[in-house]
Amino acid sequence: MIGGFEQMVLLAALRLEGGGYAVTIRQELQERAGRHVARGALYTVLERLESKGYLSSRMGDPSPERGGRSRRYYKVTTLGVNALKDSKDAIVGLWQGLESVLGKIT
Amino acid sequence: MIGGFEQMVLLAALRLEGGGYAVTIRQELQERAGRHVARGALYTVLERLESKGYLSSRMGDPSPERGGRSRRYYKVTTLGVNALKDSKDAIVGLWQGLESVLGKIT
DNA sequence: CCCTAATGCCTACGTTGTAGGCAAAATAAA
DNA sequence: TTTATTTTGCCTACAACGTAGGCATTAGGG
Repeated sequence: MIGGFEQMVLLAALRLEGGGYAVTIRQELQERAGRHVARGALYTVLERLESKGYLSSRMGDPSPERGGRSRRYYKVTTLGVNALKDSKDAIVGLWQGLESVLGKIT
Repeated sequence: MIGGFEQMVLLAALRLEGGGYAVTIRQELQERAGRHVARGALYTVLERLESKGYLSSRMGDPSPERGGRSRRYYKVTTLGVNALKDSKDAIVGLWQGLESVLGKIT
């Protein structure tokens, strides 16, 4: 089973379609999910996701900018996509029909 | 921030509208999310959610069945509902528009 | 060359996830 | 009334995930 934060990282990487690396993935999380993550934290998660086979990575060429060190680009694997589907199905099953109950309490 | 599994437990409890206890919540998780959980594991999570203020509990009267020990019923608090809303917003933001990308890969 | 900027990675620890087994409480059976 | 069986709650221990600070590496600018 995939963790909640891993799921988010995977989704961010998926949206960037193989062209994302740590910095852009981090931005994605910040902007789309309003979630702040320390840089180091993200690298740890990316590494774990790759070791589980949900992500694959490749080193790019250095970019012609100041401090433009080579970036590690991440791509979601088929296994990763399936994991995302599963976790989505699980959460959707639990949410189904709950909007009304939510309103009843709020 | 609330964890992924805690979120599921909270949703199961929410659906049962205060009339759920460990056994029924566990069934809910199994049936709606296809998620098997050991009994002990669930009690731990319920306890943690209550200590964080996302759940409140009350002991019921014994039921007139064989082994009908008193049950601890759980109810999602306002704080819990808000936590659910937040986590939903975060994940929805990341999923938005991704169904097409998902299909492109599959 | 030294400085600064961008990125990757190591290390350590707090939090959440998971389950096995024991204990208690209640009825059924003997 | 004693013993067995069932249902449920809870304790304990460990694995996995979440989180961040700081160091290292590589690149261009002065």
